[in-house]
Amino acid sequence: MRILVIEDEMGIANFLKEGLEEEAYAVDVAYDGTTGLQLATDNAGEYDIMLIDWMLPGVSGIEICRQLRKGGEQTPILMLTARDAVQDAVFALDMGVDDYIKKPFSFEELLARIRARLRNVKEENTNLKSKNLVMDTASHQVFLNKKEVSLTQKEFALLEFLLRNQNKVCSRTKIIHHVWDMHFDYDTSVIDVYINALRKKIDKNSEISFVQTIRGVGYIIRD
Amino acid sequence: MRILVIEDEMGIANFLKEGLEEEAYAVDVAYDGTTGLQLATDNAGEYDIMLIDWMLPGVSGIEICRQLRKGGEQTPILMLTARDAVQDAVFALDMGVDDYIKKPFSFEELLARIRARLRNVKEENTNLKSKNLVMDTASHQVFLNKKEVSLTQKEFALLEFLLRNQNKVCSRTKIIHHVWDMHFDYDTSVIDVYINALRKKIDKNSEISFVQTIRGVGYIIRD
DNA sequence: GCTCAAGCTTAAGATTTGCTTAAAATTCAC
DNA sequence: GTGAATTTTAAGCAAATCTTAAGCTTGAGC
Repeated sequence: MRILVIEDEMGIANFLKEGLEEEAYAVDVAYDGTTGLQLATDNAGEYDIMLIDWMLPGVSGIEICRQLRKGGEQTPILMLTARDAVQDAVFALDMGVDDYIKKPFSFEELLARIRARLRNVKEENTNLKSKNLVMDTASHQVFLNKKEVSLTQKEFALLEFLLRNQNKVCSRTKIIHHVWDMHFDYDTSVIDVYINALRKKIDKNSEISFVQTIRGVGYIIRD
Repeated sequence: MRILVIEDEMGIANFLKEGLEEEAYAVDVAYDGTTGLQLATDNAGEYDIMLIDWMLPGVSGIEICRQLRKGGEQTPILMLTARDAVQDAVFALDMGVDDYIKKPFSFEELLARIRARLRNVKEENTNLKSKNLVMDTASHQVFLNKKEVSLTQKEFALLEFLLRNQNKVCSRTKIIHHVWDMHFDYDTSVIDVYINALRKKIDKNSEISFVQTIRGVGYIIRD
């Protein structure tokens, strides 16, 4: 996950860089608008999110945003604004800013917002593992004991979701939200059917099921 | 964590209620502005966050917000707005809205925003401990002397509630309220039955019961 | 020690939940 | 367009879980 930070105040810029790197993000910093815009266009599509200060020497943050969007850049942009710049919010959103955060902000909140934005981005981490099962999300393959298992799209998506949430219970609601993208009341037994299908394919020889049921709560893959 | 939802569209309201409850929030819903404002003022300071729809029959969301703020209410307010109501954002922020989210929104993003707001309020913990017992709410597991104990949903919920209120007496009313979500007079002995079931599972070797009875008052877990 | 309410225990009946299967609907490849 | 693969719906079944209710035990107050 690569992040571009464009911020002229050294203190804040370094604080962000260090903090974010501690969270395992790869961080590039530009200390003025011109350099920032340059970096962003040179590495078009390379960043997963950009944090841009509104007030910048050279090219303003909002202008950077406008230009990037004009050039077809789709990376989420999170704008850092001064406390009382509420009026600007409307303008910012119109200019293609995805979210903004008022200074001074808590680092935790910033992280939360970054995560929220990144959630929509496909993870680059292409290998998911658990026990004797490996999933390669890039090539869309699943291996059980190093032998390939063929899964349908939905089976794959379901397994991927469960693997990404290893050791966390996945409620039916969450599963239907993420895997089926149904965001309203649902009344269906697709999940049961697919859990069943999955198990038939990946539980072949094992005693206990790979995907465990927690009655009344959901499903989970545990180490 | 208590959340007040004021939303007139039944579908969305119920979807929110169910989804949020699955995330272990206690959710109250009002389907119109008047009731919503009433609830909010009656339970002033009781909610940890409020989700309010902009467009409401009776009193509008923004008016609710204005009135609450005027009355000194400090609870974070998250406004749900129609897609193209960007212009209104300024106005909303001026009226004391803390954050807003455009419809249609992804449930995950909503959760992220709620969490971001609540982070300042209280830290959400996935691990609860007391003596030789550990509960992991994420994986829905309970360990007694590092050995897993299997609990049913209700047993788990009850134990979780008691653990979250360690060293505080939990009255039967509170328990029935939080764990069974019954908000009326009740006449049942479910609690007895479940306390009994719990004890059978987690008191195995110990002399004194893990969950202690305080006659006429309720139950308590002490360090 | 007696009484009575509160709490405990047990077991049966009701309900919910998840599993399985098969058939209908949809999508996809040719 | 046709047939195969995939996805969704539906229904019956089994089992786990939840609730109720009745009898039993305990402890506080007299």
